[in-house]
Amino acid sequence: MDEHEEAGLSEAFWAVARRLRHLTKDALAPWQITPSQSRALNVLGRQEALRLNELAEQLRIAPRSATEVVDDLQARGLVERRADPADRRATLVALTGPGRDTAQAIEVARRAEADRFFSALDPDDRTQLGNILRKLT
Amino acid sequence: MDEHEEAGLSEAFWAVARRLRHLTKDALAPWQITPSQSRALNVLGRQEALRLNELAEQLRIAPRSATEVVDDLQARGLVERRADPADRRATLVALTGPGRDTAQAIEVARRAEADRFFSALDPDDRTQLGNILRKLT
DNA sequence: CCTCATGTTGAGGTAACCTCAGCATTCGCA
DNA sequence: TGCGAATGCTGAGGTTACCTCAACATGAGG
Repeated sequence: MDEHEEAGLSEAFWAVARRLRHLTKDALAPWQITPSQSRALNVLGRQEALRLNELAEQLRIAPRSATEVVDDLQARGLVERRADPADRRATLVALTGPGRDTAQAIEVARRAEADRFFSALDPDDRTQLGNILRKLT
Repeated sequence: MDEHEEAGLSEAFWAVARRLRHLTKDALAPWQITPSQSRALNVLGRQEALRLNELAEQLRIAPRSATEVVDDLQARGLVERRADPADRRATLVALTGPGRDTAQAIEVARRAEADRFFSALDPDDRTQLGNILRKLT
C-alpha cells in the first residue's frame, strides 16, 4: 500500500468537495438561496414544526447560527416562527405555503444536480461510495 | 436503484466533509495555523519558489486570496517574498528555514490525522474511495 | 419562591473566500 | 522605438457561514 494514501485521500476529498459546492451553488442560484438555507428548508420539509434548537441540532450548527438562517428564510417569506404552546421560551419554525413549494422545487433541482455530478460514476461505484461515506460518519 | 441515492450521496458527502474539517482544524491547532495556510505550506514544500499567481492557481483560489494567505504566513516568518529576477512585477514566494520545518511537522500531523480518520475503513474501501474520488475530480 | 437550567437572540468576531480598481511593469507590434 | 494592451500584485471593501459570550425570559425542582 502507498504510504501517501491517507494524505491523498483527504486531498482528493477536498477537491471533490470544492467542485460539488460550486455546482450546488449554481443549482441554487435561480432561487437566490444559499446552501445552508436550502439545507434548512430540506430539514423543515420533513417535519411539521421544529424548535430552533432542534433545527440547529439537525443542521449540526450552533443554535445562534440557526437563528440567522431562519431570519433570512423568514425575510423571504418561506418560513414562519410561532410560539411553542408547550414552552413559552421556545419558538417553533415551520414552512409557509410558498416555503413548501420552494422547498420542493429546490429538492428537485438539487437532486438533478447531484445526479449529474455523480453520474460520472457507474451504479456500483455509487453504491460503494454511499457505503463508504456512511462508515465515515 | 434507489431514487434517493444521489441526494443521499451529497448529504453523506457533506456530513463526512464537516467531520473531516473539524478534525483537520484540531490537528492544526498546535501550530495555530489555519487549514488554508497549511495547504499553502504544503504546496510550497513541493517546489523551490512560486509566483503568487502560480500559488493561487495550485490552491485554486483567486490571486487576491493567495496574497492574504502569504501575508499571514510571512507575518509568522514561515515564508518569504522575494523579487522575481525575470519579471519585476512578480513576487516569488518560498518557504523559510523554519517554514520548511513547520511544513514538515504539519505534514506528519496531517497524515496521522487523516490516517486515524480513514482507518474506519478497511484497505479495500480506502482504495475504492481513492479511485472514486479521482473519477469525480 | 429561589436557584439553576434552558431557549432565543444581540453584539461582535473569524476564516476563507470574492470583486473591482489602481499601480507598476512588460510585451506586441506598427 | 514608442505606446496601448496585457499581466502581476495588492488596497478597499464585501459576502457567507459559521462561532462565542452574555443578556433576558421562562420553566422546573427542592
